[in-house]
Amino acid sequence: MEMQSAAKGGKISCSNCPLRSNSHFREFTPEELAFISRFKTGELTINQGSTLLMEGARSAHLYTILSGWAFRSKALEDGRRQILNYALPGDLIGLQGSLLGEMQHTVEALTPLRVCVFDRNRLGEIWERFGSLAFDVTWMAAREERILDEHLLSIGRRSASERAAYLLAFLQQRIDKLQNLTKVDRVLPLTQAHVADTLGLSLVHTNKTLRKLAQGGLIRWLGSRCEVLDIEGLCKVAGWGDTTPVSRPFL
Amino acid sequence: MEMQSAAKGGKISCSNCPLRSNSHFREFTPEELAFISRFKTGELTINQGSTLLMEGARSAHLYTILSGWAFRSKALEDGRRQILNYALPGDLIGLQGSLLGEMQHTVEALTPLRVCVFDRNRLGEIWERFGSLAFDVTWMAAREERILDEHLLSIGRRSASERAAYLLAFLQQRIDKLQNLTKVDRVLPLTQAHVADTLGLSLVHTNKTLRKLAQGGLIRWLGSRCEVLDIEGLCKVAGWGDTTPVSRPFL
DNA sequence: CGGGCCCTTGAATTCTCTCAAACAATGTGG
DNA sequence: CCACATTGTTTGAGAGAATTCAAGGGCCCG
Repeated sequence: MEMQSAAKGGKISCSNCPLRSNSHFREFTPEELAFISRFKTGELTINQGSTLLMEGARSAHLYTILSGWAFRSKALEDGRRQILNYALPGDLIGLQGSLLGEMQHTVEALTPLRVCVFDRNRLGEIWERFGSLAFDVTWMAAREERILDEHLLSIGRRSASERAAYLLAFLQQRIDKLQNLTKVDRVLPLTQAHVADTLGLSLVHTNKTLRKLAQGGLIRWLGSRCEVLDIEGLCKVAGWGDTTPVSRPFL
Repeated sequence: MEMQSAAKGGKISCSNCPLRSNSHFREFTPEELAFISRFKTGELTINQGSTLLMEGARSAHLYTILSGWAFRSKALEDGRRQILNYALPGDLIGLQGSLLGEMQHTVEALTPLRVCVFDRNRLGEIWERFGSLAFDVTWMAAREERILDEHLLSIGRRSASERAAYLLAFLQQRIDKLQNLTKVDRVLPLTQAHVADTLGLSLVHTNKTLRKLAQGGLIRWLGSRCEVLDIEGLCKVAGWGDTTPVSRPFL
């Protein structure tokens, strides 16, 4: 567990939020933007590998990712770990803990991370005073649920190769939707250990599986990063097609 | 796919809702009850084995379970099926489809089912006009997400015996919380095929795994139903402890 | 140069799956 | 009432998948 580097930046108005330039995020009214701006308490930069939220803790904050990748995970007592999902720019982090009490998963920075900070205590104001944004929060929770449904199907019923292909296609497709944002690298910032913990496979077997995908010309492994060469090929191997809606909200 | 038996019952006021007698559900104000009552369009009885909502469909309704069990599942094209979660009295069904568009999972009645029907078109009124209930909906989505997190950890990282023990303990604990409701049987209405599709295991191996749990005196298998004899023993095998909040909302 | 992190590989073991068969309980039509 | 089909459970055996153990290589950084 490393320390959180707390380089607090200036409080930029949400109307200038860099995420708004991406076509996959929905448009907001001036009133909505004003409300979110008041709700925002600051920004934060987190080191790669740092833990943003910890299993068992009660955080006073929740976050929206401005740039970088994070992941959510849970662990058993003996150390076995499962990565549940990844969080990319525009994703809300810590909602579950804010609503239900204590965090039951850990959130860690996969790359250097820039996040927007919100105050947990004031979260309720959204439902009291701004229905359209409260709807967005519910929408995002439902979206996460849908993603988890897909992961569950994948881990429960797909073979190792299918699982790996699904995961990489899924992540690549998420990147692609953020393409016109600055500083979004078209490469997946993963180690094979991350892939293994996401797929529910051992590191050794994950390595052999990824190797096969690489030999098939579908991906290229670059050491702590993965380049997807043929996302359609991956989808075909996995038997998966993307169904994500085009327009989405964020906070 | 059987036909839905559509025995429509009278529109009972929510203030008399049988679920309210259970201590694990939160109290509602008269205003909240009045609002939900207007939102409710009727009740429905569904046969065991019938499909309530289908993958790929756009349903005009969503439901709250009044009595009985259902389950959510997804399938691959070749028929491999994964059960994602179970729905018990008080659980909201079809929210994901209502918010995100088309259903991406199937909901099937595991027992004869009695549900309360809501209209998808009017769902938005909750966020526009009744913040406290909108919060409840978000809360329920977050709860489902948390449950899926746990299942994902289980399928990804637990052994067959641990997985089975976790599942049965999890379901038993959910029943236990509904105990003072009428007509809630203290037995899990599952076939071994359901267990297999939930755990991501084959039927044969599931059978052998359950057999071991039965030999250990933890459960008794009764044919399409399972009696949990020692829930604490199951938790111990699974390395799991229940952490669900005491008070919860519903619609 | 040493240490740490990440990837790779082979071999033996363990787990899980598929195939095949059979039994019990239930319900149905003749 | 019996013959028959269906569903759910059980068991054994062989094949296949994934794990663990063990070891080595490449690379970067202090």
